[in-house]
Amino acid sequence: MSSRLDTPTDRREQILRAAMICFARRGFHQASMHDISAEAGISVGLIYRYFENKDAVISAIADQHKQRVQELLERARQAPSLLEALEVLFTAHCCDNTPQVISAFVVDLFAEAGRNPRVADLVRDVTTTAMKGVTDLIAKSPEALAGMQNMSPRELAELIFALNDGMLMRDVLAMHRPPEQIRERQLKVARNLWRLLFSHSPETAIA
Amino acid sequence: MSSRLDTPTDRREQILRAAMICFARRGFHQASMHDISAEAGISVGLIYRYFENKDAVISAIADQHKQRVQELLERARQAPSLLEALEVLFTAHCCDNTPQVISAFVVDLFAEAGRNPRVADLVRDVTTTAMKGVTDLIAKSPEALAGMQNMSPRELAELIFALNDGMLMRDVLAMHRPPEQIRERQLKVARNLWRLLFSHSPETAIA
DNA sequence: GACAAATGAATGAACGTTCATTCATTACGC
DNA sequence: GCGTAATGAATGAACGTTCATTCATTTGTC
Repeated sequence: MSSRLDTPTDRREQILRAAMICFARRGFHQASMHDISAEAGISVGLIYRYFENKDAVISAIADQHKQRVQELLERARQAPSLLEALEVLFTAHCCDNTPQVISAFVVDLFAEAGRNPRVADLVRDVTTTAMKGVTDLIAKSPEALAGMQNMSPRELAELIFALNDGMLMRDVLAMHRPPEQIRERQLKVARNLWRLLFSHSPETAIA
Repeated sequence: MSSRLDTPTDRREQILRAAMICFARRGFHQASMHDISAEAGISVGLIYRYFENKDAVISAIADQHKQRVQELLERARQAPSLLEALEVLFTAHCCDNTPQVISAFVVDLFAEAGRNPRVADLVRDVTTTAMKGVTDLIAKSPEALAGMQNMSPRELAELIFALNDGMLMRDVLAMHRPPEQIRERQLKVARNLWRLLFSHSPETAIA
């Protein structure tokens, strides 16, 4: 019985995928190693062959999140317009392959960052990297240069990120609703922000 | 030796104050009843004279938070201008009598809401009430009526709330920094939002 | 049969919760 | 006022449970 789950790397990812589901469902500290092993369909002990302990699993999950954010940023960078880039950023966490699971996880990640310095460092790292990326995105965008009021790209990026995180937090309260609905609301906010940013110079207004 | 900690009400509040500190420090589920009793300077068993169980303590803390938000809304309502009302809302959680403790707690509260339906209901309740309040605040404000682009008070309130929650999430990453610094950054964002909202109609621009 | 992969019962620490017990305070009979 | 009985706030050791972690054992591969 030699499926594609045989290499150590695949096993690690299988465990991380299960851990992600459990963490999103019950939180970092309420999800037990048994929960994770059951979700992955393996034994408890096997997890300890691939991870030193529970904290290592949490760290690996956080690293995975960092990678995901960087990929997202890359996708946004390749969008044809700033508006579309913003839409990519705002809807990422409600239409990814793993739907609204992500919001719950990210909020939990921030909560954990509030008390676990190692997690805090990683989240800070992700945040500042992403912020720099979006700042560049704005600085290089012709729309922004044309329409923006006396506000630096940096300040605008801060605004966008705060808004995005805030929406994400709100998503947690609506986890029972269908993902498309959440995505729709998310898009509406992104477009409102857009309107706010550029509607005063009618030539650049789009929607 | 009859201090002011003698009445049952005071005891309850003493326990809740300690619980709040422990929850902010370690999170709802990592903070133990022993932690709380030690922080309050009483025995474990005594907590169970005033609260049925740990969940009841969490619920009471959540209720307390609801009250705090309502008081904050009242204070915002009495501000002389919409800008000042916004500033009250945006800086509340970093300059209250209990400083940045609150951000960590609120983020944790949302995280808990993601998996505990009872907490979710309460947080939703607080959120919608506060949102209605701010929507009214905007609808009745002369500045808003004058300057706002084609955006309803409701949509604007949503934007403000998302922004506020997002900033709060970011605060968790800066818990080591002095509160005034956090407050300053918070104010800057509020003023930027303000600028965004109204600077295109120069007569209403203030800052 | 040798080696690594995988198991899951066993371990002990930590947790929420209970409850028999203590003891300062109050109420009462005289 | 004084001695005694009753009270209930407060204690913290003890209980049952859950958890992360370990490791002797089994399974599978070559």
